[in-house]
Amino acid sequence: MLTQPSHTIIQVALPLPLRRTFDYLAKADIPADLLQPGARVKVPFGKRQMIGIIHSTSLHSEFSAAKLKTISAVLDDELAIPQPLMKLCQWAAEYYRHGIGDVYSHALPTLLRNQDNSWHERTELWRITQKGRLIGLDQLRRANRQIQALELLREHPQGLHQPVLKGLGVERATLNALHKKELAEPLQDQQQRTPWQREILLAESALTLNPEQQHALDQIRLSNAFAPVLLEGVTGSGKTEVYLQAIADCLKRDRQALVLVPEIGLTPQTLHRFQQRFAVPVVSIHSNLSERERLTSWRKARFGEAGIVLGTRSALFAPFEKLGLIVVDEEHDLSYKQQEGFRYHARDLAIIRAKQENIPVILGSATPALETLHNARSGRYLHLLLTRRAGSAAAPQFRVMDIRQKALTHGMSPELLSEIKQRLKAKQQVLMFINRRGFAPVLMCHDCGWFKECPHCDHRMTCHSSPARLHCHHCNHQRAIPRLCEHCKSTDLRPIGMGTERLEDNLTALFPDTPVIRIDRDTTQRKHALGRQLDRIASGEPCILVGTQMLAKGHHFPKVTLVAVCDIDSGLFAADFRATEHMAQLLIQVAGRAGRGDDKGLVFLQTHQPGHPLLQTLIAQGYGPFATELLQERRLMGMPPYGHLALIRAESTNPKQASDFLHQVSVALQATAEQLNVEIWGPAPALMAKKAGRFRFQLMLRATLRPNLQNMLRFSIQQVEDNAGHRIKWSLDVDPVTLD
DNA sequence: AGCACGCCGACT
DNA sequence: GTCGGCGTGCTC
Repeated sequence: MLTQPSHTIIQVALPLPLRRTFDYLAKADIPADLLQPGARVKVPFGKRQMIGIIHSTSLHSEFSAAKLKTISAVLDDELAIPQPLMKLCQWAAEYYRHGIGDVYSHALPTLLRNQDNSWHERTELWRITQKGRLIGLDQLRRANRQIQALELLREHPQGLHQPVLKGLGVERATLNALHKKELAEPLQDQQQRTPWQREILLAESALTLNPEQQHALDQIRLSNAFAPVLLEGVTGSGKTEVYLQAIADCLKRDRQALVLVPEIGLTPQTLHRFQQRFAVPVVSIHSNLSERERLTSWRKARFGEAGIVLGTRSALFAPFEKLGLIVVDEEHDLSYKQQEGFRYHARDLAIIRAKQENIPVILGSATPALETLHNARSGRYLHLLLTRRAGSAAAPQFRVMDIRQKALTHGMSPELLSEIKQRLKAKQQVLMFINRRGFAPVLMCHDCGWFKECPHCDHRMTCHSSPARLHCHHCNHQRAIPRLCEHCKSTDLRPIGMGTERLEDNLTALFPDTPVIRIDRDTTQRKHALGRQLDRIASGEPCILVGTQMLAKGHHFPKVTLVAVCDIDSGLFAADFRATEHMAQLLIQVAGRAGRGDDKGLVFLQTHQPGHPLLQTLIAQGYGPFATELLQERRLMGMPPYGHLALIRAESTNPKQASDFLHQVSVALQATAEQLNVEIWGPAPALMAKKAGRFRFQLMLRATLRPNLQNMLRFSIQQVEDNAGHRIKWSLDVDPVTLD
């Protein structure tokens, strides 16, 4: 009884936050060829039934056969997660030290993850081939199911639809086996034929590329195999047109393309641009889809019906029939990193996926992440530059305004006000960038300096005016505006500082004849609200836009000729070592909104730090030289990309519990860390030490060599788990993008 | 993550 | 005397 199929052990991964799989026995009446890694199965688990994914099969188990339960059913006759995607999930689970079951569940729509819905409703017509008609059944030896199927198909030379065959007891796996031997073949319905095999790929013709774009495209075309490319192009230089033409090439080769965009960048306009250009089906995958829509998109990707999948972070785990290209737009964007649970980086995994599938990958940005820039400059990625703005648009000019000791009107210098007036007079639009929502960042007692702090977080409460309330921007706690100072009972409470609401009010008062359009999370919550506001801006009427970073990303405002950054200083001094990089990326992004039409743009920066060296470099020389300086700093500090980080975070309602736990962990890991040259820093309180009523601490691991850090985590996560009591909530973040 | 088991406070 | 709080432990 050594290798009886009935004793085969099936290792099943379940959608639980556990770093292990569970062993089951195969059921005797399930054909062994259905029990493949990637198949969806239903299993008894404790008192309930769960749906899991077959992770692997084995002849042995650490558990005695008596303890093992039997798989209840195999749910699909095709793999829910195709083999290449299984490989990607396994790589990611290893790298991020995350439970494999939870990783697999990212590759499945919820409707398939929690319920035994079926999804393969393809109705191909299966027909016997010439070879199948002629072959002697004895040549199939003992493949009884195949013989049975072949006999059926011989009786029906006009063909049988797959569901009919299934009803007659012929599994898809059997058909696939016959297909492999060229004895039978599936004919897809006309509707479901891969549509771009037709001659017309483009619905509208491609734009003419300038020489830089053409050179970039030529370089990208050199390889159909794994070849990572960084396309670094200033805002407005036409990166998207290069993507579009590279995608057209991919479609011509009868392959599908995956395009990742930041969360904020996937607007209906983006989708339309792709749909207008290509005559092939384009589907989108993002968090606002209903579960039903998500399943539909997933299936179209899986069956090769969609030529292009356009999506946010989670789309990286979409299945494809024949993936041929990955594009990651705005690759520096922080939304590519998942910030809870399975903390993967979609851009980094895109590189891995492209490598595993041996296809090209394009990372595009005007302001590449320092990690990416380092990879490109060191030759690991092909580095392509687009330095010229497309069309007639010229690069915007910067004007740094020293506002020290200057009389300001609502935070605006006379020079800025006069610029605004001029632009409005010339029927142009003005964009005021201020990265703070609400009315004022703090409501302070003028007599004693008291201000309200969030009772759950280590943070002051932000003052909002309509409706008038105090908000905590970290836990969303709200309360009424206090009428008295809680410390000295004074009634003189004043809003201090500037937020989008207040700036909107002030500008409305200063320019009563000009519409002021505010765009931030508060004004765009309702569905289609953002779209309506963008339409209004697109109409071209002179107006003033006030907004947070929502305004900075991706939009094309041809009539905006002045971009003002009211307060750049807060970005220059932050505790997070990546803050400067992010400030610069944001600044360049906002600046890119200026002068994208025919009129030259001006970027107006107000600062108390006109001499700040990094600001100087950024403005005088641009992002490249700025990044070079930052990279030198990073090298000195041994920080990414010259060192590699992992963060173990812990939080608890009792501060001592969390810090004690991390302390134990650091002691437990000390010896391994020394062996592997990994530094352990902390435990230290998080930048925001208290959030939503929980005290937060972190332990940082740093290694110069990535494999050392990886080995360290491989050996130590079990110890962390063992040290964690039930009351401690902890998490591991490999390659954190923020230290908060 | 669920779900049960288990041992201490206010209730029909 | 019980109902139920969530602390602890297990799921192949």
